[in-house]
Amino acid sequence: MRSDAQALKGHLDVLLLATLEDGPRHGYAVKEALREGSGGRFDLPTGTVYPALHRLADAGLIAGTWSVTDGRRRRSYRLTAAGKRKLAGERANWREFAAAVTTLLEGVPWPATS
Amino acid sequence: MRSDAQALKGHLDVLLLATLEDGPRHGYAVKEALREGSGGRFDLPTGTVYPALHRLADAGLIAGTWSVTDGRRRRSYRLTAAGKRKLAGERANWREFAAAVTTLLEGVPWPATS
DNA sequence: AGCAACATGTAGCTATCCTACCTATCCAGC
DNA sequence: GCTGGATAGGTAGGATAGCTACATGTTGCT
Repeated sequence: MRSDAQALKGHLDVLLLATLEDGPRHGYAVKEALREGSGGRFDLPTGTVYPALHRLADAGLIAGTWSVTDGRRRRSYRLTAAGKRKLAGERANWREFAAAVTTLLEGVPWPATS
Repeated sequence: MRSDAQALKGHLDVLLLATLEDGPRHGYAVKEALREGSGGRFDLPTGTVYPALHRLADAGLIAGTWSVTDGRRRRSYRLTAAGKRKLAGERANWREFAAAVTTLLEGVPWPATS
């Protein structure tokens, strides 16, 4: 198994929320946005994406509405107000987390974000 | 539960290996190095640190030797050759992972490492 | 004597990501 | 007309690994 197979643990939610920031997307489109936006690195199986979206919906962070386009049923998700707050918090959290890890690994402070 | 309780999943090993890069340390010292080097963010419970060190030792990435100092028994770990190679690979892997996540979150490419 | 810091460890829980599988539509190629 | 791939949604079960809670013992301060 790839050593980083579980590397997303704890960081998937913020990525999913971020893909919905610039407008609603359905599940498959979220999966594609993640794959393309990461240069193919995050090519997640549907068994990861759909349950995670359900989890976020249950938590009230995203809201889904069914629709039918070209005979294909889709569930479009959009960020809720709580989801937007969560995204902002998790984004800040990622920056701090990444800064801490990078400092420990490189022995130098993180490149300033300013 | 803290939202980032599982955030280390998949990234702990590289941090542990990195703390041993500048010389041998015993388990408790590794734990302290992680806590201090991260500004208190990674204050890991012993139930995380010791099993992880055992895992790395079983994998041949670090080697431990017992000693006694001031009546306290200590197990000092040092990086093996395989551990050094692993650290280099995982360090590169972290940079790529962090770059991919940051790109997705910030909408801009990662600061060049070159 | 009591308590914090030092030092090491294990058993069991839990979160969550992955594997493997299923259904169904649309369209291009044969 | 049929097959296969891309699109679109989903679930069940397994595996990994960090966390909680607990156990043991020493040193040193009050």
